[in-house]
Amino acid sequence: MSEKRETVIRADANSDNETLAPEPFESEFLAAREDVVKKVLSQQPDDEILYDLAELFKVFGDSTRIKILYSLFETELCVYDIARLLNLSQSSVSHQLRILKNSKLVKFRREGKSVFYSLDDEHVRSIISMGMEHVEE
Amino acid sequence: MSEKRETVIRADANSDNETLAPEPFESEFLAAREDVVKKVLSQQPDDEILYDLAELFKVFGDSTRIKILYSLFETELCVYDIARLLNLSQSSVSHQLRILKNSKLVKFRREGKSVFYSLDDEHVRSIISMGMEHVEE
DNA sequence: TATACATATGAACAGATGAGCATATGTATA
DNA sequence: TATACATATGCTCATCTGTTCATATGTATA
Repeated sequence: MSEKRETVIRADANSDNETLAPEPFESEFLAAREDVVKKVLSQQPDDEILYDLAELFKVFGDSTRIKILYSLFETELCVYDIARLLNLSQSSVSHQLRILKNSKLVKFRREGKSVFYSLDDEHVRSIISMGMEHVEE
Repeated sequence: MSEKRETVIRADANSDNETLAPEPFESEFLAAREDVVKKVLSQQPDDEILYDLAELFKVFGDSTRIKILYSLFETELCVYDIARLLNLSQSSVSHQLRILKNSKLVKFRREGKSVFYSLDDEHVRSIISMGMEHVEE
């Protein structure tokens, strides 16, 4: 249990009258640490945004989806071709495209019986490129 | 079933003598699509790299880890302070820091009983910033 | 070296996730 | 409108993941 630490500190709470811990400070050093902790907290974005951010990266965090996104770097592709290209089932690709669509990472257009998907956002390229730089080190 | 689509296309296969589908082309249009698919495949990075890339984004894909990383944007922090700051258990923070450490996203130094963690890579900031741009739209 | 503090880690459990199957929906054409 | 093709989706299952608890390891100090 963490009942002792139940004093929750929130970025949106007014912090002037709040102590971060129930114990009195024992030294200047501890007091300085308190200030750092408070400062970090005040600079932290809202929980909701950080949650959304994690959700976004979660979408990139699957090799099937990464492969699909990479396939769309140069050109739009229909579902069947993506499946063929990556040796995946049509169902799997369709499920993943839905996730990518919901995250606004891909868009689509219908052409006859086929649906062509393409990247919806230049951020996709930037994010993947940044990740690639880290991976390739 | 997708038995008809069993003809697997691989990036590492030599592609000159391979047909992408068992059926003969029915039109120029289909032939052009074949070329596109082949081209996309040849430009796709190795599976291993794409897998590593997905693994990296998976690390960013958890709000606890995102919060920890964000906390380290400005300053190094010890485990206990991170836990206090984010209202998490010491154990949980320690487990997550290990994952971040293994991905080379954070580094640490020991100072007495405490261990101070900090960002290990400027890419962390870039990647998170890129994600933030997308989320904040 | 005994004790307290700070962190790390193994095990277990609940919840999330991705793939495949079966089938529904949408579209073109005979 | 019946049929075939292309895609989407509900369901299920095996696997993965994050948290907690209990405890081990590491460090400073009385």
